[in-house]
Amino acid sequence: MENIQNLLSHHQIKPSYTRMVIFRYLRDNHTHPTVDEIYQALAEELPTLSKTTVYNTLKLFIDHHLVREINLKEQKRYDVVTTPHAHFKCDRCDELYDVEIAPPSLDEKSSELFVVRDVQLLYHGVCRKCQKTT
Amino acid sequence: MENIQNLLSHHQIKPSYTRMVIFRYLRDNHTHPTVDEIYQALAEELPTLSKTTVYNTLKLFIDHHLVREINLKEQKRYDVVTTPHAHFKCDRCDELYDVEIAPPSLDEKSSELFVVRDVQLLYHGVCRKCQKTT
DNA sequence: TATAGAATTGTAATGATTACAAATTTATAA
DNA sequence: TTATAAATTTGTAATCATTACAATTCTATA
Ligand SMILES: [Mn+2]
Ligand SMILES: [Mn+2]
Ligand SMILES: [Zn+2]
Ligand SMILES: [Zn+2]
Repeated sequence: MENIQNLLSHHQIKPSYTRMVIFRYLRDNHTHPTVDEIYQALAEELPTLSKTTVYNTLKLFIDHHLVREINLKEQKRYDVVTTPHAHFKCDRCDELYDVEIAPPSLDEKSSELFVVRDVQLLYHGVCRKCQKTT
Repeated sequence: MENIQNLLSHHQIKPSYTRMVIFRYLRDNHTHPTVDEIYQALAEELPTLSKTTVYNTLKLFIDHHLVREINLKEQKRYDVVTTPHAHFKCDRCDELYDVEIAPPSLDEKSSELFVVRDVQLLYHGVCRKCQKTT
């Protein structure tokens, strides 16, 4: 918790208790959780927690580049790992796996046209577990 | 229109007039339109057109691999070009540009785990036009 | 012309996200 | 300490693209 306090401060985020707890959850659960999953998981520890606060806090983390947002078509997921990597979404079980492939840079021609701020490389299909269960 | 009729038939889709008009719009407008844009554009030619029909028809095209769906966080876009390519979304003007980069295949290790059905490579940032206007 | 099936339509429901104002907590100054 | 301002958190309502679904219209065939 000490670490988290320093990390948030370092990124110009006032380390409120709520913020630290939310960040700790993301640090300790690399499951690419949804807002609702975060909210449900912390509701016991923070009985007055509001879902709006989860939204607000995640937006704050994202603005300060501590967390990345993954826009799936169903809902948003959150990832505390901000280094470039891809994801695999299983359409059967909805799990979102990390894939250690760096998204390719723009080709020369496109680089002249576009200033890239973010890249998302997302694979869809069926995961190992779900292949076995037909 | 003759061509479209054949194309749809060839893909086991009964070429109703509505379907042909919707397909023609996609063929002639490679702008990655939204459902609403398609609906608005065709409302004059097809005065009784329903937005549900646009949704239904696009789903049909997608199921038959004639069209691809691009899931942006705001709303879905549709692309009649089904060959592998990437997209650049300008966060200023919301335009979605084609980028001729093929999404990378899974690495060997991941290939053992996942069966891929679809890949999406999406860049975000600011386009040329919007860079000029500050 | 009658009937079945397919296609289209209109309306209501869904659900994640956002907007926003009220309430609470925390920091700052008198 | 006490008062005041600012920041944080909360609860509720609004938004809006998408889906569900039943009713209607159209089409093909006997
Ligand atoms: Mn990840
Ligand atoms: Mn395209
Ligand atoms: Zn799975
Ligand atoms: Zn632009």
